[in-house]
Amino acid sequence: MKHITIKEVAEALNCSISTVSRAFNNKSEIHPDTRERVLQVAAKMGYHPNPIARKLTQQRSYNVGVVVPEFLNPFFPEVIMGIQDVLLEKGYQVLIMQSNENDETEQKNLKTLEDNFVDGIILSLTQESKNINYLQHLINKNYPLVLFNRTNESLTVSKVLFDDYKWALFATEHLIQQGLKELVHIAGKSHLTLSKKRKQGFIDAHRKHKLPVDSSKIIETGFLVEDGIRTVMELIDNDTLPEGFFCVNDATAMGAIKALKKNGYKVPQDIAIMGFTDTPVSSMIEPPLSSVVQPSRQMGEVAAELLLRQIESKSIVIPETVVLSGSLKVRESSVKL
Amino acid sequence: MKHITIKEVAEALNCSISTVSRAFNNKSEIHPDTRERVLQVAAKMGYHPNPIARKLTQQRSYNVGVVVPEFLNPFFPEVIMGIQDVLLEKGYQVLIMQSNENDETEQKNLKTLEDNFVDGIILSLTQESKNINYLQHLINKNYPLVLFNRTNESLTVSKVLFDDYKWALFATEHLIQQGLKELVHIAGKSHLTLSKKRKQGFIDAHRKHKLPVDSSKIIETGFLVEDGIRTVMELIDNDTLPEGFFCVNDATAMGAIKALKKNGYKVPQDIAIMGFTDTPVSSMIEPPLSSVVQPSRQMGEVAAELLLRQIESKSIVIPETVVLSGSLKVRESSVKL
DNA sequence: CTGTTAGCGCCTTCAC
DNA sequence: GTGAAGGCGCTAACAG
Repeated sequence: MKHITIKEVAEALNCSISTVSRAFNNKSEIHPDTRERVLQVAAKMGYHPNPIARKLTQQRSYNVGVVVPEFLNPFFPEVIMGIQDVLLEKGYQVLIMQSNENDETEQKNLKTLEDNFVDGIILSLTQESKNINYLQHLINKNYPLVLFNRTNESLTVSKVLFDDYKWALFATEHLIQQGLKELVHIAGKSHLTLSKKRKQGFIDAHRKHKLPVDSSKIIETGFLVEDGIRTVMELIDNDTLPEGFFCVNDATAMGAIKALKKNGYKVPQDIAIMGFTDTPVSSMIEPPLSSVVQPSRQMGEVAAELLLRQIESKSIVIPETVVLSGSLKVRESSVKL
Repeated sequence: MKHITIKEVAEALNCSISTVSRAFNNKSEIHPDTRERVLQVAAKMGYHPNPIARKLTQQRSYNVGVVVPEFLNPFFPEVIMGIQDVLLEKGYQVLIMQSNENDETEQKNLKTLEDNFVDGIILSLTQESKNINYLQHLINKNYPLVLFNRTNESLTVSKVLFDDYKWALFATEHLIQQGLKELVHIAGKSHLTLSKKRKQGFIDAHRKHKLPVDSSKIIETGFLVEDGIRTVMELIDNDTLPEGFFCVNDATAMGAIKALKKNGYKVPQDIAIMGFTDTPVSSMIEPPLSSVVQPSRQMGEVAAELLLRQIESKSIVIPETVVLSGSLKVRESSVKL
């Protein structure tokens, strides 16, 4: 596992290492012929500039950190694919870390990345998101940072968001248009902007259609299948099931469906369900789940581009928020016949 | 974004940089008191050893590459979580790359990792897996390498496998025990050892129960939902549907169910289905999918440990194959009432 | 136990 | 257009 160094190449060519270096860095101060010759010999010897040494001199790691709350839900892997598409292309490496919806792990991940001198970080908050202060400290240091999807409004950084409010409103309206009046929103933790927006969309759809709505119709829970199950179970126990659910994501929606079916309720005949994010399995479950389609991959691409802009700019970059739009995918779970 | 260096800490302490270095490297040749003092001042100054410089001197990157064919299917993310558990603990960083089931991308990924001097690579092959020669070249160079799940028998390297043969046999037997005689195996690409083993398990279960079996009962396809759909559609078109399917993984099983239901067949009443891997959604679909439970996370942990052994050993490590076992999770899709 | 010195592999002035 | 030399931040002998 010995690696060839610039020195060996220089010796083989009987020239100085600077010449070899110049050839590899596309510098103008080198004769095209020698450049050619160097590259040829180097290739034959199997030489690559050692990226670590390069990073040392350039004081740049060419590494970018990505921190997501989890990646069992396919949403995050898809975003990461978008991020990689852009960053690998530009010669960056992507270090992926997952926080397991845990604040401590999140902070440890961020610290690890910082310690490793990553050139920037792309982050989606855990649902607890108690690390606002730590993030503020990164921002104050002018550390390149982009948040996506799960953010917090108190932070002034570049963000890539989905138009949660609008599509939550549309999704709720869709349920209302099915003739349903008694709806419940299975909501996410309210520290997250995303949860607030989706909740507000749910409320405003009611207002728009002159339907009553109050906090009893909004149940805050987590993002997992189990959270959906638990929420519905409690409603069943209290005998307070609504006519339809608008769920903060597909996982809770799937949990809701599972709990309802288990207790003999029919979806959508008895109770209609609307999810959010449209993960690939949405179409596989029974009944196929209606959901809001989110452009996951694009979200990653945009986040990567915003980060690159910060990394590669000499001056301070003004934070920018990009809001992406989606569409409604109506399948069976929300359609009253 | 300026970083504090060892020199500055040394100056602040009015000592030499070696002393600071020693304090941070837990060397014995340092007075406990000075060690303490150094660490304290360093912490106050916010100093961390620059990992890049450290890597340069140690001629080690402390980076490990993980290459998977895809990570939309939750199996791979789970394995990666296991890998990270072990490696992050040991101070390694994990670079994750995905090949999108594409050989060219796979080779590019491997090259990128090699160029970046990762200390070792953990890999699961794409289904085409035409990069055997390239891998052999890595092995010849004695590059630390571990294959998991999707391997190829011609390579002599450390591997972490699942006992595919045994569990395929058990899974098939389970179907046979439901009174089914006409079974079809939706198989994976046969370059992969995994595909061959599962296929052989399917065949031998027939032999064991004195049931006829021939190649017409084995249909080679991919690993995706679409592959399952396509396969079943063709059987429907040819009017050659069996009584049950044993599928190479959950995705194809889900595809099969989808296609069957769409065409008015009832699962398991008309046709029983058995999957493989037991992804979290298996229990969510209708009917809940019977599957073979694979210890995904553990697979990652073991792979990481095998790799560490290679990386941290001075001498050549004899390749080792670890075979993990699983269990059968019988849900509704395979049970004849 | 501590300080000095020589690299690790590369890039980048600065002479020539 | 090319070579020599210094330095990036750190570790690892080698002295003392």
